[in-house]
Amino acid sequence: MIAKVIVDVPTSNTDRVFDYDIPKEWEEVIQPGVRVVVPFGPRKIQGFVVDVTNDSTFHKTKPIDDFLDVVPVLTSELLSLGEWLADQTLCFQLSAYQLMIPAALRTKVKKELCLLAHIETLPYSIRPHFQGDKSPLWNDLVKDKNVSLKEIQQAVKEGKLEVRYQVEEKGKKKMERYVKVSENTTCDIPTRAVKQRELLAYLQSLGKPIAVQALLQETKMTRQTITTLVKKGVLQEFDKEVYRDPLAGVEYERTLPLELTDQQRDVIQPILDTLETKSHYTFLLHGVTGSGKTEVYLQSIDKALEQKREAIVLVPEISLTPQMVQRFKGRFGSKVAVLHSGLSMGEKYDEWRKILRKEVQVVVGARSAIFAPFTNLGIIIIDEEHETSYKQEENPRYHARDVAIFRGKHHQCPVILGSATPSLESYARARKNVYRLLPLTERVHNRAMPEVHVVDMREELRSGNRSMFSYILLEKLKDRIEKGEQTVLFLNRRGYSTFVMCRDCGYVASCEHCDISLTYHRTQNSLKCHYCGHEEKMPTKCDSCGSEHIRFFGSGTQKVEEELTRVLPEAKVIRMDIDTTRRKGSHERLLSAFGRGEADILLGTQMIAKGLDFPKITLVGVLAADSMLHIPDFRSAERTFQLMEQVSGRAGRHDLKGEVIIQSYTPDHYSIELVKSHDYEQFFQMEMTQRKVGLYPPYVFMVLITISHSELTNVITVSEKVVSFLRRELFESTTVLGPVASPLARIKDRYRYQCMIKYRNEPRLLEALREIRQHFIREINQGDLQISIDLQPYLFT
DNA sequence: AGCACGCCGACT
DNA sequence: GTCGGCGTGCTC
Repeated sequence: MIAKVIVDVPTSNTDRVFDYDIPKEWEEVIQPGVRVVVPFGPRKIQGFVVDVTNDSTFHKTKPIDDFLDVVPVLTSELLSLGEWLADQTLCFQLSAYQLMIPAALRTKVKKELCLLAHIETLPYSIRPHFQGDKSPLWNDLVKDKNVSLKEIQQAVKEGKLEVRYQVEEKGKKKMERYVKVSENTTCDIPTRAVKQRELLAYLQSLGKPIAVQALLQETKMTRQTITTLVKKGVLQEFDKEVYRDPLAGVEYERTLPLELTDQQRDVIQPILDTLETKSHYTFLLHGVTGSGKTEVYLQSIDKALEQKREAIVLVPEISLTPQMVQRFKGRFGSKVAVLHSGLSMGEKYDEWRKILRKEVQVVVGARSAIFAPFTNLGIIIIDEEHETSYKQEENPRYHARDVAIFRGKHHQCPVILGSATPSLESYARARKNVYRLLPLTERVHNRAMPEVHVVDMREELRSGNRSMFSYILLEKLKDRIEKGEQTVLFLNRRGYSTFVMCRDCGYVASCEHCDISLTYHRTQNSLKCHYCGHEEKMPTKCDSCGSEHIRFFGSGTQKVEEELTRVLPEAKVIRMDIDTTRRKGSHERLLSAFGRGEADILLGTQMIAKGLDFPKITLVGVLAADSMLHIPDFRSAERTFQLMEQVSGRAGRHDLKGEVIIQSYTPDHYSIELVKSHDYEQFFQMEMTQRKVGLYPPYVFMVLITISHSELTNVITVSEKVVSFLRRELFESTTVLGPVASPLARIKDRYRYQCMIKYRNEPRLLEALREIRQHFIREINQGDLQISIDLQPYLFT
């Protein structure tokens, strides 16, 4: 039998299957989806078996060296999904498969040198490395300058040393020491050994093995007592695999399905029907904030579980908070696995194995959870469908929504895209009946949508208010503090200020490796580059003219916090941004403190815009609504509207009525204006007109090609070649823009140029893009050239 | 990715 | 003459 293997060598000329003989005795184990170790040239590497056949067209097949899994880590569905993904995103098939398994399973093959002859026969210089009983690693030897490679090679040739390849798995299963009473306890314990008798009696009454740790804690005995009993053969110790439990000790209150509103009943019916008939549809659940989308999800999942099918729920990383997890754990208890970036590598591995072993039926997770190895999927839900974090911004540049639909078709199950502010792409598809639109227009319990005031900050300035809080916002803040109600203040910018400028000559401190201004960080009193990590001390004088009049411009959360304590000294403020939530669990701690009413104001960035649901929040303030509107991105208006709606949705979700103050310098812009009436439909119409005029998605599809090199002239010549090739190859109806310098024209001392393709129908596109890569393959391999190709990009830097 | 093969310059 | 530079190409 022959195994078709995708080898672990991420290059374009090895991005295909290689054939290997399956040794007779392994024919049962080696099946598609199993990882194997294979000889590849002179070395041993890892690979994924993607297929098993009877014969090969290749004549010199070598046998598989070893296998890493007894049970496949990739299902046949995931194998074909990987193929599709590699094709669609122009990535290596290998990269697609690695995406689907937890990082803990991404093994490295290490090269070791084993001593075969007597140590005295080796040259002096390399002897010290072979003194212990551990074989030294090749890489460590090479790094050591005292060791000559020549001598090692010589020793290998003479048969004194041997090179061996060791596969090292990063993820270890966690083991715990257990004890149990031996089957036939004939040995009697002396009457005087009270402790031992007590312990044995306890274990016998327990009737099952127990973890040594737990036993010691419960009985207050000493380790010695157990060891003695084990020696006597009365007890047996053994290792048992345990799951790391990231949520250990957290109790979830069970919740029952809620009574649905008429609207909820209307939208859930088509989903239940689709489940019933085991067919595939993509639904766009467009529900205003607070309309009870989650309850629709929960009851749909319930139906899938009833059918003995499984469910995947995707949630943006940022809103994958304990509150969110609580809602799913509360309804489905131990049937739920949670996957997000906050877990350690080992914890992720454990959650993933629960899925593989069918110990859970529901997965709640961020983007990559879409690859959960379920085999009988019943429903896929993508909450906050419009979130850009569902698109991976590095290779493979996939969109979770596309993967969801692929899997939905494969399993013949519904895919639900839910949002209060759908992406224009999805809403346009829903209107064209590619997706089925399910509208939820009212909040549950007939709660009113929050009232929104837009404050013209230019006016404020004219009337002499130079602070970052408008009069009305300040007034309402005071009012809430008096009434003991809570406020959420939103600012889309962390840190202290955005950039540092000299007031005399206008010089802006910028990174020496990237074309971007540095950001001031107050705690370290330093300037940092957010792209390459470069950091320098905050200058006291202007680098350009020597003036001491250096000032900060723009304000981040840190600065607002300072300002707040100045104007409202009585207010208790909790600040939430990447800087205050970096430590594990701090996110949760800050939120629950706010939930308990330990602060009047929650001040934060993006991360507080979603999922936050506390009854006492009656005021939401947006400090600078336009901060997103002026970035040069065709989606900036869409993002502004989405964010404003999302943030407004935090107010008045319970009995108390909510109010929203939006501060803006462009209050008449439709993306801000329309938040007042919460009119998505109107916004959609306005924005679609803009997209049509500017020829942007959803009217066209886009591809962004970024070319980078350390030499500017090379970048320009390659970019020009790329553009003229594309113009020649593609339809005339297709627009090829560029080449132009990227918005970020230099990162880490590499110059960057880009070109953009806008098309409607272009069957030759993928092929043409592949040809570009192939054409410059030499420059890419041996050096410095990089060509990144992003289909349907969300990021234009 | 590695590793070998192979074709040119500067040395014991 | 050979040692070693790294460009080129292959790995079932």
